Amino acid sequence: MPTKYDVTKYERPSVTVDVLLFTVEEGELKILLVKRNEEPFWDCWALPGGFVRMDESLDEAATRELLEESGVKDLYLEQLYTFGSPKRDPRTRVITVTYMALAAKTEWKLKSSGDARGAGFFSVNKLPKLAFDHAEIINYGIQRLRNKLGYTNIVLGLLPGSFTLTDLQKIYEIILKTSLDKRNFRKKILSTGLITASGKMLEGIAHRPAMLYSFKNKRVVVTD
Amino acid sequence: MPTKYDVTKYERPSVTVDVLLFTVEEGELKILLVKRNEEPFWDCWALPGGFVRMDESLDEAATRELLEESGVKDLYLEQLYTFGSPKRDPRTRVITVTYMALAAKTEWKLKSSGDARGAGFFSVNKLPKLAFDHAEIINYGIQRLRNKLGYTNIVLGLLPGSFTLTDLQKIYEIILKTSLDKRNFRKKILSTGLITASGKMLEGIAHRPAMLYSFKNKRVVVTD
DNA sequence: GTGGGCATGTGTCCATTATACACTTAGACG
DNA sequence: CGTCTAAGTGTATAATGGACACATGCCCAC
Repeated sequence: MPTKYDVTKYERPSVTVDVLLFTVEEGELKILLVKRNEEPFWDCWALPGGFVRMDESLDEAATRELLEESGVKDLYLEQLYTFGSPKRDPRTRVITVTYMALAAKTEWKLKSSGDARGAGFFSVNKLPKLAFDHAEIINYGIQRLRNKLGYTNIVLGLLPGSFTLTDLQKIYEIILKTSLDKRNFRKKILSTGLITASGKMLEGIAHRPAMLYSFKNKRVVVTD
Repeated sequence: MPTKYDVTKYERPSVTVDVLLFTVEEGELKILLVKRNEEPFWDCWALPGGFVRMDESLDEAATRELLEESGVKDLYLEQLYTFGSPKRDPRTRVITVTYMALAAKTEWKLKSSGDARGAGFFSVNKLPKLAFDHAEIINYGIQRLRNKLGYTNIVLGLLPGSFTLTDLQKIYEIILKTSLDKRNFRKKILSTGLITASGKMLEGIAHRPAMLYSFKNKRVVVTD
């Protein structure tokens, strides 16, 4: 950046991070929202997020906000996009760096601490009225998630340590909104070599038990 | 974002945009750099960029900076990533939103106006010492460009209005650092239906003249 | 203890796509 | 008119993707 001017001379915008925490539950893709208790958009639902502090990186800010508002950590987290149109916040100029996080449905227990009055997971198909441009941001995140399902193993962020191939397939079907052929799906997943059969079986169900699988490692990688 | 605090209360970071303007010339992928005439990194080369103004969007800021420092407009432009580690600028906290722009090699005529003492295109294979984290940013941009060549027609940003299939293939080969089979390349490109033969031929060369093609429209689309 | 309910788990054929590979053609120039 | 140079073109093979149906194992009710 050019520096023929004093850095401190310009008026500076506020910078926030907003986090899209996705999970799959009850056959739906859900996202964590918090209820605002301030104007503007008082009583609207919004993405969890907050101001970036001067001594933390953007990733750290996202991690911190996620922990504060959902109580979970060590989730998959990736930066999505930065939204900065001048009028997106009616009070003042706010630029927001958005992140996507993924959690297995068993992993989260919402703390009611944090900045917000309330928090909950909402199906992305039935979202309430949202603050700011958060609806647009969520659409962007869903698109990114759909695309990445196709060429990475990002789905591991949505699954517990062990899972059946049917669990895995259902997540794909829910997010992609398509139905997939069981045999072809299994062939393709197993051909990547990224998951491994644990040898253990799912127990206590009234039908043939399924093999439990797990990811060989928890790193997200590109698969093709 | 939560607003239980006054928005104006927090100390705010500076926000800049930095632009990676790529072009292909003389068999190399090149990028526009400008010479800094201020500390820190005085006399180092750096990405063109500057502060985001309070009344312009991020896209507008990137477009403006590009025009100011290279004199070109109406280029393909996409947001890349936002870099914001606290120590990336030694003076103060600066968060930078990076953009990638593409130009055909004939399109640019550098103005020596703008913030910088000098400007020039450098091969990405022979970059000078760069200011800040700009080397890292450039690597990120090259990766994005390589990936997008594979599943979009983004290459149109690097080509003039009409071009031969050999021109097109060379750009792929230079950016991907591979050699491609001529027949297979043509089959694949033509099967997308995105380019069309103009009927005109390249003239004035000492060998068989090549057909000139052009993109049916200038929008970047996903091709598969 | 046996039969019904239910989700698991498995293979083949066909269509499409990707890859390897070499010679003829058209114009410029001497 | 012969030579130089890049343009332009087709086929055979391999790999991948997609459609498709039935037997298996466990629980549970009777």
